Amino acid sequence: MRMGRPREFDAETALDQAMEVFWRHGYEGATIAQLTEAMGINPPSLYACFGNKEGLLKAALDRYTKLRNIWMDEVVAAPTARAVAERMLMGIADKQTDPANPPGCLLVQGGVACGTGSENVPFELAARRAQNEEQLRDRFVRAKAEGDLKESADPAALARYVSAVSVGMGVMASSGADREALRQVADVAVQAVEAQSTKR
Amino acid sequence: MRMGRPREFDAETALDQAMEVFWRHGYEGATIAQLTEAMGINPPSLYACFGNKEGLLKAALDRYTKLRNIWMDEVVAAPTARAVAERMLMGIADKQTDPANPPGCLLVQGGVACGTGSENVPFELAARRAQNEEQLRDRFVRAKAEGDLKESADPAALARYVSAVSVGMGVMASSGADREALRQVADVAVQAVEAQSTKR
DNA sequence: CCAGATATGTAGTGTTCACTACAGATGTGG
DNA sequence: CCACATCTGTAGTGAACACTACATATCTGG
Repeated sequence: MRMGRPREFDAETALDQAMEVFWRHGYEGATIAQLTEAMGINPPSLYACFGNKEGLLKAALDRYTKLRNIWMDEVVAAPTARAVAERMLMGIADKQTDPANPPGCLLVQGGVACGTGSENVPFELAARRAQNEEQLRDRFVRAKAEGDLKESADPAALARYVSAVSVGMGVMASSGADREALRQVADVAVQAVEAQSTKR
Repeated sequence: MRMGRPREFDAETALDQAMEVFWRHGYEGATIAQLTEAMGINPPSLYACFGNKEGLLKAALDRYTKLRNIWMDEVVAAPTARAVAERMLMGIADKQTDPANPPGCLLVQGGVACGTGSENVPFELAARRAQNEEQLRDRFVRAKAEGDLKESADPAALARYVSAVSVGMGVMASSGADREALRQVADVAVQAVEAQSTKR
């Protein structure tokens, strides 16, 4: 098999730069010119490697969720439902205000509403948020089986709740809320999970 | 004073139509063509009346928040902090899944991240969300003064929390969550407020 | 009924967008 | 060293965008 000229840029490094542009400006707000400049490549290289703008977004989302899933594995490793919620939401407060990244969460900032022709994008983001929620739900199902959550507790509702709070915190972060403000939200939010927990 | 030819469309009716387009597609995703068609007018009428696209958005936001504030007044009229939170979040669950409107909340769907040249839009939305949060905070301050909330409770944090949950619910609604799913989230969320309340 | 003022519809304007044709560069297999 | 495959940079492409010039229509004040 003939190989041809090898690619001169690293795809993952380039994706990290593209991720940041989508994160800051959203899918529709990000232009190919901004993306190629951030990635340090020219348009033909982008299209050869990722197909089109939406393909680039998906690749960036894949990378984002891959990194995030590693962290989520640590989150659900916490010993109790309450500890899972706390670790998750406090971590979110830190991550979404980390100056190394744009504020907020790519899975929201990417675009919750898009124009004609990009209707797919919000679905794509929602699907990845749903993955997170499922992971939480599975963890809360286990927590209930372990007697960690009350008999009356609904693991799916709890997971949806924690997911909703984290999304809300992300929007707040993107509009200027600082780490401390988000941690206060997380602190209150955890108490709802605690209310569903068996006493310790 | 000379009056000239009178306007042939009703500005508020037209705004309602524009609001829906922004709500469904976001600021950047909404095109002037879609807006004018929905409003039943031609571009020159739009620009004469609202200045430009961003002016139209602001006018639509004004109308949106005006209607919403009427509802918020009812919310904060609830007798206790817990009742306020419940009335607010349960109402949000209903409103954000009302088939009469696009799903979710205009103050989020409008655009949490925008491209170069529209950086103002996310700020504009955030400012109006902040108004809501302030109203909640004032109510919770009163609740604490009335002995309805514990001495350890932080009214500002509680308000930020309720605001975050409602934003999170909005994003969920926009990605397909139904009324019942949102009411479950609201139900869990209220328990955190309850945990900050004095016993009854 | 006339003069001035404002609104409307048609038909554009220049700009920016996502995307690509093409030619030259750089690799591999024989 | 050659045939071929793939990548890269330059320089565009048509389409869609927000916005507007202009002629016409419809009002008010006098």
